[in-house]
Amino acid sequence: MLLSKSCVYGLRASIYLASKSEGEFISIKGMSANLEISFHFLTKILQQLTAEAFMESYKGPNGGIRLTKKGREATLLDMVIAIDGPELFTQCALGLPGCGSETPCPIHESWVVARASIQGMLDRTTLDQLAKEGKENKFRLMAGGNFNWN
Amino acid sequence: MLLSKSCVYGLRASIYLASKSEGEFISIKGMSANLEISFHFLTKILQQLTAEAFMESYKGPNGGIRLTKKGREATLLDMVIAIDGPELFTQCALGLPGCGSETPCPIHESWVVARASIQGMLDRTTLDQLAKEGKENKFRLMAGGNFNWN
DNA sequence: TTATTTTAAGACAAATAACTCTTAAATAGA
DNA sequence: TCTATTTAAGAGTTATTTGTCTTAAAATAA
Repeated sequence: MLLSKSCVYGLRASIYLASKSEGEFISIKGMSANLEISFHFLTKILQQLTAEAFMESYKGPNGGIRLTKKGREATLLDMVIAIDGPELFTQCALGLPGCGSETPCPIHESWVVARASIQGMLDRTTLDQLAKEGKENKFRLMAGGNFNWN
Repeated sequence: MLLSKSCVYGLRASIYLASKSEGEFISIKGMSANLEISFHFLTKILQQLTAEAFMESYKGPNGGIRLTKKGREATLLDMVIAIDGPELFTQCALGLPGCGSETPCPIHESWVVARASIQGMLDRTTLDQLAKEGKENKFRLMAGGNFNWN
C-alpha cells in the first residue's frame, strides 16, 4: 500500500475542507459521516494536522475545523509527509540503510526515477486545486458514488 | 512504505539466488545469514515463492533452494505481485472502491500515470539482469556494505 | 449557572504485519 | 539403521496499525 489509511483519510478530509467556503468551521461529525470515516479516528488524524498548522479548530456549538492559509496552499506531498513521514521519498526501495548513489542497491537508480514521478505528481497538486476540480467534475470522494459536493 | 518487509526480503533473496550458478541449491540458513534476514521468516517467504514455482527446494544435507527457469526469467513486478498481491497496481490511491476512469477520485488520472512509472520500472527488470549488474558493480544487498557476491 | 455541543486526549481493543519457536518430513551419509 | 542436516508446516509471540470508547475541556445559549 502506497499510503497508510490514516494518510488516505487525512487527504480525503483535507480535500473536503478545501471544497468548503473559506473560513467556515466544518463539524468533524458531519464530515466523518459524509466521507464514511470513523469519527474518532478521523478526529485524531485532524488533530495531528491541526498541530502542524494545516488546520485550526474551534470547540463548542457550531464549532468544527477548517483549513488555515498554510493548509489551503499545501500540496498533497506536504500532507502525505505530515501524516506518513518522509520515508517513502527518502528510503531505499529494498529497505537498505546506507543505500545511496555512492553505494547503491541493485535497483537504486531506477527507484530514484520512479519515486520522483510520484513525488512530483504529489507536489504539483494543491488542495485548493483538487477541491475546485472535484467540485466542477463531481469527482469521487467516498466509496459509494453519492457524495455531495455542496 | 511501498513494499512490505516480506516483499523486500523476498526480492533480496531472489536477487541473491539469481547471482549463484544455475542449478545449485543454496542453503536458506547461509543465505539468511549473508542477507541478515531472520532464518524462519525468510523460509516462509521462500516457501510461498516455491509454491508459485519461482523456486524449488531440496531437503536434507546439502539441500537448499534455487530459482526455477520461471524464477530466473521473472521480473521484479512478478515477484512483487506474488508476495504483496496486485493491489498496488490496481487500487485507487485514496482507497476508494469504484474509482476508475468513469467515476474517478480527484487524483485518479495523475496516480494512473505515476503508478505506471513504478510498474514499468519493475516490469523492465529481470532477476537475472539485476544479479549480473549487482555482481559486476558490487551493488549493496545488505545493510552493512560487506556483502560477498561470490 | 446549567445543559448542550463540540473538539482534545488518552486508554483500550481488534486486526494485521512481522517475527520466533517447535515439531515433522525428507534426504544423505556413516 | 541411525544420526545429522535441511526444508515444511504451523502454532505462538510481539509490534504496529487501525479503530473504539470514555472522560475532559472549551464554548454557546437558555
